[in-house]
Amino acid sequence: MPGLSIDREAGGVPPAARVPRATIKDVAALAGVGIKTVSRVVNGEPHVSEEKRRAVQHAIAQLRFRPNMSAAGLRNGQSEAIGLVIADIAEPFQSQLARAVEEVAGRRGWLLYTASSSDDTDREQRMVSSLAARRVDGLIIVPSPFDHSYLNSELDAGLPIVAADRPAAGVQVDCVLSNGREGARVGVAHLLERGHRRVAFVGDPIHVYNARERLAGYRDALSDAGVPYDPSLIFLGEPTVDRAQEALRAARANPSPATALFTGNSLNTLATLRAPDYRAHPVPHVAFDELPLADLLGRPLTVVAQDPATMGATAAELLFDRLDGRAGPPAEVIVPTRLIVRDSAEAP
Amino acid sequence: MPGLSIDREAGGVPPAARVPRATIKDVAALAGVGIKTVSRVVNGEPHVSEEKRRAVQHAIAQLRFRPNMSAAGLRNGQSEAIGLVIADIAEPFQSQLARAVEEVAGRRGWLLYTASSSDDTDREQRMVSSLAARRVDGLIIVPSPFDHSYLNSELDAGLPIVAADRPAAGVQVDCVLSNGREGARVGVAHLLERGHRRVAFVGDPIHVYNARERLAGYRDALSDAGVPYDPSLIFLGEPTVDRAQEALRAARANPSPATALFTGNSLNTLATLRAPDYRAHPVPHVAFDELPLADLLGRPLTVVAQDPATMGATAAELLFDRLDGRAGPPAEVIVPTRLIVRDSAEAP
DNA sequence: CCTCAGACCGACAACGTTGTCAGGCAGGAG
DNA sequence: CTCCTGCCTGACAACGTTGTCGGTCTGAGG
Repeated sequence: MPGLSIDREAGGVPPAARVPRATIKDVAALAGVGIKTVSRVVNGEPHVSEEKRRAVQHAIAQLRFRPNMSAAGLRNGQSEAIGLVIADIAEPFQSQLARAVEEVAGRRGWLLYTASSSDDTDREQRMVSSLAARRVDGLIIVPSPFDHSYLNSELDAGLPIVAADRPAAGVQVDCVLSNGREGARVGVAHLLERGHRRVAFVGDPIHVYNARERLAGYRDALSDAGVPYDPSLIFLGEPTVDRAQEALRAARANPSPATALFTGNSLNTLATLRAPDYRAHPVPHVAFDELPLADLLGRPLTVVAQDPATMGATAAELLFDRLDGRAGPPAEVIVPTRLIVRDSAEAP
Repeated sequence: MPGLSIDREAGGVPPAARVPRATIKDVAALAGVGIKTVSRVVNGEPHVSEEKRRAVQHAIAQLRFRPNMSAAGLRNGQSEAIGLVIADIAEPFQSQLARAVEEVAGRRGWLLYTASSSDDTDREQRMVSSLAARRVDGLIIVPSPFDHSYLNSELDAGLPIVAADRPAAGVQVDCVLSNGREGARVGVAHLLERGHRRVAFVGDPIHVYNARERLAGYRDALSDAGVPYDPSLIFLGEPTVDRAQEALRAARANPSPATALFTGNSLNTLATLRAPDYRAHPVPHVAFDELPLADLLGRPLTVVAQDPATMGATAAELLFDRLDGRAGPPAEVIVPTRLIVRDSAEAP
């Protein structure tokens, strides 16, 4: 193409900078002022004449100057970013929570780091460490079900931390939780009210805080109704289809079979819904955790819904309160759950 | 509780640091070496005697020293973090994509900023700007359906950018896309093969790239099968239940009514599934985008599934390739879609 | 003995910004 | 007239790290 030459397209995307970023010095030089004056203009500080302000703004635009917050942060000790460490950003509950955190941070013009730990302690610690190395101003964490006393050194260094969804063991931090015990109680009571006396419980392993809480709620409902607790109807473990299938089968094979089912969290609910026995022998069912399409299932699912958006927003607000100077003992906020009645709890 | 006093619990969480973070200088002083030696140990550089190395490591542990990457980044010009700007992290497709990006970044020990733009250009630009101010080393963006030439100045400054899910208009960047046209063609062909000649299309507004592509695929299928294209069966707009309901009604009221339905993306599919007319008059249906519980719906849904995890991982790899020095023109990677056959395309 | 290579080590500058501070200047009071 | 006050302004140090560079020390080789 002789005679024609378009710059950007000629060599493709550059491996390195073609136009190095302008600094405050370049701006100052172009505007004919001192660097401090540029700083003042950038940060909207007073005591700059209108004339110089305009000159600086013009130079900023011309050079496409973008202040380096990393340098500013180094100088004044804050990054205007917070970190969110969760188990898995791809999981609907947690991604909704993340969205709410992001929203609150964004209103301040702050940015959010997200990191998924897969509920693995080592990964979690590496990520917290990595976040701390970037000097985030605060941390929201959905703690893995293990000891968290390692967070104490961060706390001592002045890093505010908020735990969300589960409490963090071994460390005193602000905390936002769902009312899982009460939610489970209401959900199970819903079945009991329909005359059931044998309700199977399928949930996470007992070392998971939320599993314990929800099982406690299950027992509350039972004892409220004067129904004896029978451990042979309780099935706790990893949320796989095989395990769910096994649980369903055992509940049915029981000398006094289960006539209803309560699943303790979304993953176990999903596993259960996919177990062959579930389709073959549908039984009245209430699930903990809302599912995206729960209303559209073959048998619309009655659920105890949490409110991840409120939890995320609350966690972020607790964090920002600390950053704004709130002192005092760790706060604990309990977000209520809500029973959403659909069809699945009724007898077929 | 007289006579008892536990330190950390006495005053609650501190508003500011109690123990200021140790710096490389503190470590050097304690270990009795120069700061450069500490730096060498921290970064695993050679030419440090075993003796001093041990002394430094001991001091680091004792002071809980954590290098300040913000300062390091200022000095050597990289942040070891990348930014991800998407429409909404709470949306399943995008959160899965985000998870994959995070995974790839994590393997390098890098961190990820995530920011949701809500497909609003202003917000998107503010977030990109904010990310650039933090000097992220790279950017992955799910571009809002508007002009993106504003990204050119970032590109010029040496910031590698990768577009995911949709191309970015007005700027030359690496890009990862689904094969939406072909996917839609296959999905519609699946209906055509079952004898349908009147297939309604419910999708996003035409200014959305993916809507255009998928509509093109729809037309491809039609023309492959020798079926004439009829605009009166095409319904494009915002994905609300009301609009879906209206579309369904119009498709049925057509002089030659639609006998099958293709929905062009998850939000429109959801809206359609919830439209009263859908339940009242179920019609063979194929949807673009997998839904979390599609297999468990009353009528399990046949879908054209994208692969968000592969897209995210690919985008991240393209980005890291650029960071590792790949030059050359913008790459475009097309990730295939997959038809998942369930029941919904069959006549009742 | 001297020379030289190479390992080891630390002083110092630099990265880009903001806080501190002191100087200049205008205008009002005395 | 001088003095003071209060606004503007920029020089400079500092934030915590890494690259550069020159110095010391050890051991081998001549």
